[in-house]
Amino acid sequence: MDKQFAQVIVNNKASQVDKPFTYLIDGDLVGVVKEGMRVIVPFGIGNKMIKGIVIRIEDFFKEDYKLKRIIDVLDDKPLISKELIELSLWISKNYLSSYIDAFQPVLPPGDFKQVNTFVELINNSKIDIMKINEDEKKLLYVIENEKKILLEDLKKKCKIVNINKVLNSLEDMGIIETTIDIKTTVEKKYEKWVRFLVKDIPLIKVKELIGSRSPKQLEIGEYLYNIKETSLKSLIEELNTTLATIKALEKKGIIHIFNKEVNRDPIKNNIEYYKKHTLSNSQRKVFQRILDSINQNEEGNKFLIHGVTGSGKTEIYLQLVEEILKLGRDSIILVPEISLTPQTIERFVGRFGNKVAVLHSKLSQGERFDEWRRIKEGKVKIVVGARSAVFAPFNNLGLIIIDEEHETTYKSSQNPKYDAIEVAAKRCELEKAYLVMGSATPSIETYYNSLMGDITLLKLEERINNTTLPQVKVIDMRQELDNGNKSMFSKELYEAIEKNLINKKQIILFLNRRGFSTFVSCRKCGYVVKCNNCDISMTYHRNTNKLICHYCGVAINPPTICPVCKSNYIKYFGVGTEKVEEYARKLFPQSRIMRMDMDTTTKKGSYEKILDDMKKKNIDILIGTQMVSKGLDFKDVTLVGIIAADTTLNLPDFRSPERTFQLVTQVAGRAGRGDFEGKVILQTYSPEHYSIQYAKEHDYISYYNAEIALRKEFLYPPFINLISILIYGENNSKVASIAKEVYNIIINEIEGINKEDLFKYVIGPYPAPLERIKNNYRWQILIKVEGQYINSLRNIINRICILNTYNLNFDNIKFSIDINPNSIL
DNA sequence: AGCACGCCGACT
DNA sequence: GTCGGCGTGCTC
Repeated sequence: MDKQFAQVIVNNKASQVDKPFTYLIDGDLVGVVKEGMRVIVPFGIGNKMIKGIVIRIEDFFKEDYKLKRIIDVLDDKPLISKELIELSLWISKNYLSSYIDAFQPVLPPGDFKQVNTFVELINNSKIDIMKINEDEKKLLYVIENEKKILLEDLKKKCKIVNINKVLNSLEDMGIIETTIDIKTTVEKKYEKWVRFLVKDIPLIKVKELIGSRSPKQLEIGEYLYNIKETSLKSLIEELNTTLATIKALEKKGIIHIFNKEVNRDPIKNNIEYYKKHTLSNSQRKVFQRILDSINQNEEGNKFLIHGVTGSGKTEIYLQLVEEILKLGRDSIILVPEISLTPQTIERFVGRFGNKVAVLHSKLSQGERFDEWRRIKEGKVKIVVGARSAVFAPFNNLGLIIIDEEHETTYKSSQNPKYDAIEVAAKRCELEKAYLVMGSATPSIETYYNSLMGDITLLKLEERINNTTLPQVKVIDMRQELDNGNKSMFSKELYEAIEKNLINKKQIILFLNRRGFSTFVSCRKCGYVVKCNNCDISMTYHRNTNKLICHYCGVAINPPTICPVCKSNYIKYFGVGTEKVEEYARKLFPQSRIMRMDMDTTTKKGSYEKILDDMKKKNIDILIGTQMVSKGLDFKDVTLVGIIAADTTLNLPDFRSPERTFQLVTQVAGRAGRGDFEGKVILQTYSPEHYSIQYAKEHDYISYYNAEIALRKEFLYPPFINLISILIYGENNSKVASIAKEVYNIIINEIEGINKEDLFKYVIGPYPAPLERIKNNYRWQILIKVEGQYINSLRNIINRICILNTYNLNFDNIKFSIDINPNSIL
């Protein structure tokens, strides 16, 4: 073959050029350019040289326009695998995102244009003069002087026509190695290590060499004799010795101190081994069922483990990962960011050590890239991480685990607006891997799919150690008010806290709202302080004495006189975690109280510190938002107080009962995990609501049945797909008129639906529930579409809103299109 | 997004 | 005449 055709995604944010461009591969580049490699191509009228990524290579090309040639290839190995290219293309199609957005999650973190290839000489003893050709000799000559060199520099220095072929052949021989980095210079971190020098002699001989007059040296000698090498720092720490002693030993020629290259490793290396637990009978059954499927090569099988809180799902995950590891395949474990706590990390790292990479939002760019590279180069076999870890660049993926499957954080709210669960399922299908999901409160969609047979449902009905689920007591706050109690703690909750404090047990108080007061208002004229940029009332934060907008983050000083009627009757309403904290401190001055929410955990390590204090029982009462509801496992928590279950319940969103049920069940599950029985006190103004009633009984199935009936009746997922089109911009009337135009075109384009029914299926356009955010007015169109029509609707929306085939005036108008959004707010 | 082309008004 | 204002349309 003398020529091929490459489809290239050029790196350009503009939507008009967001499509694959075809380029000609000819000459020496045939067979060298591969899918997933970056190339340099001439682009535009000025033939500006830009970088792009090859997503497909074809042998034939139909169209008759003139093609330009690929100028050069930047990589010697594909930066992304075929499967991940496939996955990205699926994402762009499925979630209507641009190509460049869809490829972002699979590309190396940071700017992919800045990735550089380095070539390194790793083993010159393998050079066989007879077997290498002239070009290879030329390259080796350059590299021998440099040891490690930037590929670009190497190209300039040895001027070999087809350098990639030479590199590949030398790499195959094991003489050189190529690695990638985001830096252009070799900048490695070194650490001093100590190695035992003398080989193959008995320990007794070593002791003789050191001499009995140096007991400390003997100790070090014996220690190193066994483990061969260790870092200087850990040796000094471990044996409580000094550098002088070690240096003395080096003088005797027993050991050698050297510089060892270290990876920037964000995982703390002092994590203890997390020992393997024997599975209980019910755990074993679940584990065995999945293992059987793996052993019988039922590739692409999906499982849902529905296990009550505290039923030991993590140990099943760990043992599954171990089995996959035995098969030489890789595993991805997805956890919600919020539960990416030291506890989860400790378990995986504690069990599998340096085979694990952890990806979370607090990593720096450099750390993120290092982890990505370690995965890509096969140095780790397991990844634990939040949503985006589903794209970990493994080459032999065997298993994806999604813990707390129901969590909303698995749906991305930024482009591409993908659902990590759907992406995981797709990736498992592409790579013939297994998908295991787990939750105590599965999402309605996933549970429905498991009942329909798409997913194998496995149940864990009892907690390990036979602890019982905590008793939930529902308190009607209306009645409390009637009884003359105006405080935020009911009599029952107050007494329970008191009793637990006396018994030296720990307490968790949960309120899903941060800040002190949720809104500030003038009692005379009713004015409510709202954010200038958003249509949102501002929350008062006492610790900073500021009013903060929780949507755009703007902070202002609280007014002392009403800006409308000039009265000074400014009052603070609504309860947030700060106020709960203050009130609890007043009521229980002797107790140690800690608050955990976004405001107290911004500093690196602050989250870990609170959890550590909790573990060490330095905290009596932990007050927090959602953060306290997930994954925390403290044996001495016997009381959980839910201050107001209504905060999520009353949102005008079809998922709010589901959220409430999940949140209540999850937070209740924090109680009574140890040897002592747990109790939950749930305060609410709607005690009769089904999601609260079933949560009280820990009855998921009845809850599911009630919810699914409503979803069916009112036409919501899983019976229908929702597509939300949000149209926004600074000019309200322009936004509104575009929204109406778009709506009309959609109505006209949809065929086959009865005209009267259209209002049931295409809703809007209406001003979004949050009418203005960050100075943008927002209008919304909501479309309900059945599974078999979703693709044609995707095409319609793509044509109207993205390709703009109707030539509407979209100046200063932006679109946010979300397929099956988390909420319709 | 860039970049070039093009059509029109203001200037040495 | 011709310089440059920005509106329009294309990029394999």
